Amino acid sequence: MAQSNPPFMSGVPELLLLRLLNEQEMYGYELVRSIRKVTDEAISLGEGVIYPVLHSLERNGSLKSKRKAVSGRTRVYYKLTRKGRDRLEKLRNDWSRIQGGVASALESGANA
Amino acid sequence: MAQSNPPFMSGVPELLLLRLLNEQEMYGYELVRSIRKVTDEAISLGEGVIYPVLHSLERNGSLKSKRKAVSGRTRVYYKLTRKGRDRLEKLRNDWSRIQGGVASALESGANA
DNA sequence: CGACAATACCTCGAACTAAAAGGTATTTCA
DNA sequence: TGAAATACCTTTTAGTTCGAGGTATTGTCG
Repeated sequence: MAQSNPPFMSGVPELLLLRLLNEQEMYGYELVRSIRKVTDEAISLGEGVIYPVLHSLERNGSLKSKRKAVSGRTRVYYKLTRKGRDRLEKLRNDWSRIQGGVASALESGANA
Repeated sequence: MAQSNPPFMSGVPELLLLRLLNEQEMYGYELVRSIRKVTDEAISLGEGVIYPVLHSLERNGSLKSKRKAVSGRTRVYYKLTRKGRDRLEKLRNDWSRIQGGVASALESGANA
């Protein structure tokens, strides 16, 4: 019945989002620019990635949102829930694990 | 016309394979176990991942294969071509870039 | 004032990866 | 003899991410 686990490398956008929102509440458009900035331009996620992840995170209870009107424009601010903090912790560990695995694979042996 | 770049986090299986085959030629079944080992069990890729990647790598000229019969069983040994070494270098850089980006995102700010 | 860039939200479709499960055949070993 | 290990492979499914588009408002510059 071929039920698949999520690809082992995935969840980095989610991790970054949660990481930033754990520090302070932000809105989608802001997060797009923020991610580029805090990753030193190494990672650039478009709105087509950010918004869907934000919505799915809210649906599963990791985020709570609050609309705010700022000078005519509507912003949707997100903040972490308890569940979101747990999720962040889990993703952080997953990442550190695979990061370590790759590092160890790349370092081992003689690097000619 | 929505032509997508590969997902920015992908290519790790490929990276690991190339890394190992750069050190010495190996066959598919061997690589499955080897990856588990050199990543300290952090990453475990099944045959359903390994073989297709191997084939696609060979198709695009990054690998060359050679069948060898060992005590009745047929093994297909792979080794890197010049193009494969270039590809390895590229993937290594990509990885280091995004790895650094994530690290910098996770470290920044006050970790309460 | 008129136009264009920037802000801010959103969704849909395509592309791609990787996962799992299954399939074949041989050999080793209890 | 019969199960487990070796060794190859493919197909189906699931999941993520990507790009491109679409709406509406505000700010800016000529």
